[in-house]
Amino acid sequence: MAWILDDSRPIYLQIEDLIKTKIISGVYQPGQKLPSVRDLAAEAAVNPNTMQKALTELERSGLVYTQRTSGRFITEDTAKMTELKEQIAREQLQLFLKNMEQLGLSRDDIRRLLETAWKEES
Amino acid sequence: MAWILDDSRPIYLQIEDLIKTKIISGVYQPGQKLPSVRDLAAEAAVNPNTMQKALTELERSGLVYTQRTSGRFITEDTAKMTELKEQIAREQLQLFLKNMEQLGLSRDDIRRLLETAWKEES
DNA sequence: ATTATTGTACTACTTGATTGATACAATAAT
DNA sequence: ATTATTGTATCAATCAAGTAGTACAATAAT
Repeated sequence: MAWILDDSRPIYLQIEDLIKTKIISGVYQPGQKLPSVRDLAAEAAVNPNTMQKALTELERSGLVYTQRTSGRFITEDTAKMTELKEQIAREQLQLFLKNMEQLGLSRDDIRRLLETAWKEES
Repeated sequence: MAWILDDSRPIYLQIEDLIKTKIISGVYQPGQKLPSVRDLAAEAAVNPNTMQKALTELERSGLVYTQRTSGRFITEDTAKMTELKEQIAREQLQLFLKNMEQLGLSRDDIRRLLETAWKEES
Protein backbone atom coordinates (compact mmCIF):
# COMPACT_ATOMS: atom_id res chain seq x y z
CA MET A 1 0.00 0.00 0.00
CA ALA A 2 1.13 3.49 -0.83
CA TRP A 3 0.36 5.52 2.34
CA ILE A 4 0.97 8.78 0.60
CA LEU A 5 -0.27 11.31 3.10
CA ASP A 6 -0.25 15.07 3.06
CA ASP A 7 -1.42 17.64 5.57
CA SER A 8 -4.26 19.06 3.53
CA ARG A 9 -6.78 16.93 5.41
CA PRO A 10 -6.79 14.94 8.65
CA ILE A 11 -4.56 11.91 8.36
CA TYR A 12 -7.23 9.52 9.57
CA LEU A 13 -9.55 10.61 6.76
CA GLN A 14 -6.89 10.09 4.15
CA ILE A 15 -6.17 6.65 5.50
CA GLU A 16 -9.84 5.86 5.56
CA ASP A 17 -10.15 6.79 1.90
CA LEU A 18 -7.12 4.77 0.93
CA ILE A 19 -8.41 1.64 2.59
CA LYS A 20 -11.94 2.18 1.37
CA THR A 21 -10.72 2.40 -2.19
CA LYS A 22 -8.78 -0.83 -1.79
CA ILE A 23 -11.87 -2.56 -0.53
CA ILE A 24 -14.22 -1.26 -3.19
CA SER A 25 -11.79 -1.93 -5.98
CA GLY A 26 -11.26 -5.47 -4.73
CA VAL A 27 -7.64 -5.26 -3.71
CA TYR A 28 -8.81 -6.30 -0.28
CA GLN A 29 -11.03 -9.33 -0.74
CA PRO A 30 -14.19 -10.04 1.30
CA GLY A 31 -13.36 -11.95 4.45
CA GLN A 32 -9.72 -11.07 4.29
CA LYS A 33 -8.04 -10.26 7.56
CA LEU A 34 -6.50 -6.86 7.90
CA PRO A 35 -3.16 -6.39 9.62
CA SER A 36 -3.41 -5.34 13.25
CA VAL A 37 -3.88 -1.73 14.21
CA ARG A 38 -0.30 -1.53 15.38
CA ASP A 39 1.10 -3.09 12.24
CA LEU A 40 -0.92 -0.87 9.99
CA ALA A 41 0.11 2.11 12.05
CA ALA A 42 3.76 1.19 11.81
CA GLU A 43 3.47 0.60 8.09
CA ALA A 44 1.90 4.00 7.58
CA ALA A 45 4.27 5.65 10.06
CA VAL A 46 1.37 6.92 12.07
CA ASN A 47 0.25 6.83 15.69
CA PRO A 48 -1.80 3.72 16.46
CA ASN A 49 -4.66 5.88 17.66
CA THR A 50 -4.82 7.59 14.32
CA MET A 51 -5.06 4.29 12.51
CA GLN A 52 -7.59 3.13 15.06
CA LYS A 53 -9.75 6.13 14.31
CA ALA A 54 -9.63 5.50 10.58
CA LEU A 55 -10.63 1.89 11.12
CA THR A 56 -13.42 2.78 13.49
CA GLU A 57 -14.84 5.10 10.86
CA LEU A 58 -14.60 2.37 8.27
CA GLU A 59 -16.48 0.15 10.62
CA ARG A 60 -19.32 2.61 10.98
CA SER A 61 -19.82 2.31 7.26
CA GLY A 62 -20.01 -1.45 7.50
CA LEU A 63 -17.11 -2.23 5.19
CA VAL A 64 -15.11 -3.94 7.91
CA TYR A 65 -16.02 -5.68 11.11
CA THR A 66 -14.14 -6.56 14.25
CA GLN A 67 -13.67 -9.70 16.23
CA ARG A 68 -12.59 -8.52 19.59
CA THR A 69 -9.23 -10.16 19.93
CA SER A 70 -8.57 -11.85 16.64
CA GLY A 71 -8.56 -8.84 14.39
CA ARG A 72 -10.44 -6.93 11.76
CA PHE A 73 -11.86 -8.36 8.58
CA ILE A 74 -13.32 -7.12 5.34
CA THR A 75 -17.04 -7.80 5.34
CA GLU A 76 -18.14 -10.92 3.50
CA ASP A 77 -21.56 -9.50 2.86
CA THR A 78 -21.05 -8.56 -0.77
CA ALA A 79 -24.70 -7.68 -1.17
CA LYS A 80 -24.37 -5.17 1.60
CA MET A 81 -21.22 -3.85 0.05
CA THR A 82 -23.00 -3.32 -3.23
CA GLU A 83 -25.90 -1.66 -1.53
CA LEU A 84 -23.53 0.61 0.31
CA LYS A 85 -21.81 1.61 -2.88
CA GLU A 86 -25.13 2.47 -4.44
CA GLN A 87 -26.19 4.46 -1.44
CA ILE A 88 -23.00 6.48 -1.50
CA ALA A 89 -23.46 7.00 -5.22
CA ARG A 90 -27.00 8.26 -4.74
CA GLU A 91 -25.89 10.65 -2.03
CA GLN A 92 -23.09 12.01 -4.16
CA LEU A 93 -25.50 12.41 -6.99
CA GLN A 94 -28.05 14.31 -4.96
CA LEU A 95 -25.39 16.63 -3.66
CA PHE A 96 -24.13 17.22 -7.18
CA LEU A 97 -27.58 17.92 -8.54
CA LYS A 98 -28.35 20.29 -5.71
CA ASN A 99 -25.21 22.25 -6.43
CA MET A 100 -25.93 22.38 -10.13
CA GLU A 101 -29.46 23.54 -9.49
CA GLN A 102 -28.17 26.26 -7.21
CA LEU A 103 -26.05 27.46 -10.12
CA GLY A 104 -29.17 27.64 -12.19
CA LEU A 105 -28.30 24.83 -14.59
CA SER A 106 -31.03 22.88 -16.33
CA ARG A 107 -31.04 19.16 -16.88
CA ASP A 108 -29.95 19.63 -20.45
CA ASP A 109 -27.13 21.86 -19.29
CA ILE A 110 -25.94 19.11 -17.02
CA ARG A 111 -26.19 16.46 -19.72
CA ARG A 112 -24.18 18.68 -22.02
CA LEU A 113 -21.54 19.36 -19.40
CA LEU A 114 -21.11 15.67 -18.73
CA GLU A 115 -20.74 14.64 -22.33
CA THR A 116 -18.35 17.50 -22.98
CA ALA A 117 -16.18 16.52 -20.06
CA TRP A 118 -16.08 12.92 -21.22
CA LYS A 119 -15.33 13.85 -24.79
CA GLU A 120 -12.42 15.99 -23.70
CA GLU A 121 -10.90 13.45 -21.43
CA SER A 122 -10.83 10.84 -24.18
CA MET B 1 -33.49 37.53 3.60
CA ALA B 2 -33.96 34.42 5.64
CA TRP B 3 -30.74 34.05 7.69
CA ILE B 4 -31.59 30.55 8.77
CA LEU B 5 -28.38 29.38 10.36
CA ASP B 6 -27.53 26.19 12.15
CA ASP B 7 -24.36 24.98 13.80
CA SER B 8 -23.59 22.17 11.41
CA ARG B 9 -21.14 24.33 9.54
CA PRO B 10 -19.27 27.58 10.22
CA ILE B 11 -21.67 30.50 10.25
CA TYR B 12 -19.63 32.54 7.83
CA LEU B 13 -19.82 29.76 5.24
CA GLN B 14 -23.57 29.51 5.57
CA ILE B 15 -23.89 33.25 5.14
CA GLU B 16 -21.59 33.15 2.16
CA ASP B 17 -23.77 30.53 0.52
CA LEU B 18 -26.96 32.42 1.23
CA ILE B 19 -25.66 35.60 -0.33
CA LYS B 20 -24.04 33.77 -3.22
CA THR B 21 -27.33 32.14 -4.06
CA LYS B 22 -29.11 35.48 -4.01
CA ILE B 23 -26.55 36.89 -6.40
CA ILE B 24 -26.55 33.99 -8.82
CA SER B 25 -30.30 33.72 -8.83
CA GLY B 26 -30.62 37.42 -9.53
CA VAL B 27 -32.28 38.53 -6.30
CA TYR B 28 -29.31 40.83 -5.86
CA GLN B 29 -28.87 42.70 -9.12
CA PRO B 30 -25.50 43.64 -10.65
CA GLY B 31 -24.28 46.96 -9.36
CA GLN B 32 -26.63 46.90 -6.42
CA LYS B 33 -25.25 48.17 -3.14
CA LEU B 34 -25.19 45.78 -0.24
CA PRO B 35 -26.10 46.92 3.25
CA SER B 36 -23.12 47.73 5.43
CA VAL B 37 -21.26 45.04 7.30
CA ARG B 38 -22.76 46.20 10.55
CA ASP B 39 -26.29 46.30 9.21
CA LEU B 40 -26.01 42.88 7.64
CA ALA B 41 -24.51 41.56 10.85
CA ALA B 42 -27.33 43.00 12.92
CA GLU B 43 -29.90 41.63 10.52
CA ALA B 44 -28.40 38.18 10.76
CA ALA B 45 -27.81 38.48 14.50
CA VAL B 46 -24.16 37.79 14.07
CA ASN B 47 -20.91 39.42 15.05
CA PRO B 48 -19.76 41.98 12.47
CA ASN B 49 -16.48 40.13 12.06
CA THR B 50 -18.30 37.01 11.08
CA MET B 51 -20.24 38.85 8.42
CA GLN B 52 -17.03 40.53 7.36
CA LYS B 53 -15.41 37.17 6.85
CA ALA B 54 -18.26 35.93 4.72
CA LEU B 55 -18.11 39.04 2.57
CA THR B 56 -14.35 38.84 2.21
CA GLU B 57 -14.72 35.31 0.95
CA LEU B 58 -17.35 36.42 -1.51
CA GLU B 59 -14.96 39.06 -2.69
CA ARG B 60 -12.22 36.55 -3.36
CA SER B 61 -14.59 34.86 -5.77
CA GLY B 62 -15.19 38.14 -7.56
CA LEU B 63 -18.93 38.29 -7.04
CA VAL B 64 -18.77 41.49 -5.03
CA TYR B 65 -16.31 44.34 -4.86
CA THR B 66 -15.55 46.99 -2.31
CA GLN B 67 -15.23 50.73 -2.44
CA ARG B 68 -13.30 51.58 0.63
CA THR B 69 -15.69 53.85 2.40
CA SER B 70 -18.84 53.84 0.38
CA GLY B 71 -19.72 50.18 0.67
CA ARG B 72 -19.88 46.88 -1.11
CA PHE B 73 -21.50 46.24 -4.45
CA ILE B 74 -22.51 43.31 -6.58
CA THR B 75 -20.21 43.06 -9.55
CA GLU B 76 -21.51 44.55 -12.80
CA ASP B 77 -19.33 42.29 -14.88
CA THR B 78 -22.02 39.83 -15.93
CA ALA B 79 -19.65 38.10 -18.31
CA LYS B 80 -17.31 37.40 -15.44
CA MET B 81 -20.21 36.22 -13.37
CA THR B 82 -21.20 33.77 -16.06
CA GLU B 83 -17.68 32.56 -16.44
CA LEU B 84 -17.44 32.09 -12.71
CA LYS B 85 -20.60 30.05 -12.66
CA GLU B 86 -19.26 27.83 -15.38
CA GLN B 87 -15.98 27.38 -13.60
CA ILE B 88 -17.71 26.35 -10.42
CA ALA B 89 -19.87 23.98 -12.39
CA ARG B 90 -16.86 22.36 -14.01
CA GLU B 91 -15.16 21.93 -10.66
CA GLN B 92 -18.22 20.37 -9.12
CA LEU B 93 -18.50 18.09 -12.09
CA GLN B 94 -14.91 16.94 -11.88
CA LEU B 95 -15.27 16.21 -8.20
CA PHE B 96 -18.45 14.28 -8.84
CA LEU B 97 -16.92 12.23 -11.62
CA LYS B 98 -13.88 11.45 -9.53
CA ASN B 99 -16.06 10.17 -6.73
CA MET B 100 -18.14 8.07 -9.08
CA GLU B 101 -15.04 6.62 -10.66
CA GLN B 102 -13.69 5.74 -7.24
CA LEU B 103 -16.88 3.79 -6.66
CA GLY B 104 -16.20 1.88 -9.84
CA LEU B 105 -19.10 3.28 -11.84
CA SER B 106 -18.92 3.44 -15.61
CA ARG B 107 -20.14 6.32 -17.74
CA ASP B 108 -23.27 4.40 -18.59
CA ASP B 109 -23.85 3.73 -14.93
CA ILE B 110 -23.69 7.45 -14.26
CA ARG B 111 -26.02 8.29 -17.14
CA ARG B 112 -28.48 5.74 -15.84
CA LEU B 113 -28.28 7.05 -12.28
CA LEU B 114 -28.95 10.57 -13.45
CA GLU B 115 -31.96 9.76 -15.58
CA THR B 116 -33.36 7.57 -12.83
CA ALA B 117 -33.02 10.33 -10.28
CA TRP B 118 -34.71 12.80 -12.58
CA LYS B 119 -37.49 10.42 -13.46
CA GLU B 120 -38.22 9.80 -9.80
CA GLU B 121 -38.26 13.42 -8.83
CA SER B 122 -40.82 14.25 -11.51
C1' DA C 1 -14.01 71.52 9.42
C1' DT C 2 -16.78 68.21 11.52
C1' DT C 3 -19.37 64.17 11.80
C1' DA C 4 -21.12 59.93 10.63
C1' DT C 5 -20.53 55.86 8.09
C1' DT C 6 -17.84 52.79 5.66
C1' DG C 7 -14.50 48.81 5.59
C1' DT C 8 -10.38 46.90 8.05
C1' DA C 9 -6.80 45.40 11.36
C1' DC C 10 -5.53 43.54 15.57
C1' DT C 11 -5.97 40.84 19.42
C1' DA C 12 -7.86 37.50 22.47
C1' DC C 13 -10.95 33.95 23.85
C1' DT C 14 -13.21 29.70 23.17
C1' DT C 15 -14.07 25.54 21.30
C1' DG C 16 -13.45 21.40 18.83
C1' DA C 17 -10.54 18.35 16.15
C1' DT C 18 -6.51 15.85 15.79
C1' DT C 19 -2.86 13.43 17.40
C1' DG C 20 -0.18 11.15 20.83
C1' DA C 21 1.23 8.43 25.23
C1' DT C 22 -0.16 5.04 28.08
C1' DA C 23 -2.73 1.67 30.37
C1' DC C 24 -6.46 -1.73 30.15
C1' DA C 25 -9.27 -5.91 28.62
C1' DA C 26 -10.16 -9.95 26.18
C1' DT C 27 -8.80 -14.08 24.09
C1' DA C 28 -6.12 -16.96 20.82
C1' DA C 29 -1.93 -19.41 20.98
C1' DT C 30 1.38 -21.94 23.41
C1' DA D 1 -1.71 -21.40 33.30
C1' DT D 2 0.99 -18.25 30.85
C1' DT D 3 2.08 -15.33 27.19
C1' DA D 4 1.52 -12.73 23.32
C1' DT D 5 -1.51 -10.39 20.41
C1' DT D 6 -5.69 -8.29 19.51
C1' DG D 7 -8.81 -4.13 19.91
C1' DT D 8 -10.22 -0.36 23.17
C1' DA D 9 -10.55 3.28 26.60
C1' DT D 10 -8.77 7.29 28.80
C1' DC D 11 -6.42 11.28 29.31
C1' DA D 12 -3.40 15.01 27.85
C1' DA D 13 -1.19 18.10 24.63
C1' DT D 14 -1.34 20.59 20.70
C1' DC D 15 -3.21 23.10 17.13
C1' DA D 16 -6.29 25.44 14.13
C1' DA D 17 -10.78 27.50 13.20
C1' DG D 18 -14.28 30.33 14.42
C1' DT D 19 -16.09 34.00 16.78
C1' DA D 20 -16.05 38.19 19.27
C1' DG D 21 -14.50 42.83 21.26
C1' DT D 22 -12.38 46.86 20.25
C1' DA D 23 -9.87 50.32 18.02
C1' DC D 24 -8.29 52.27 13.66
C1' DA D 25 -8.51 54.49 8.91
C1' DA D 26 -10.60 56.51 5.10
C1' DT D 27 -13.96 59.31 3.05
C1' DA D 28 -18.70 60.69 1.89
C1' DA D 29 -22.00 63.70 3.76
C1' DT D 30 -23.10 67.73 6.18
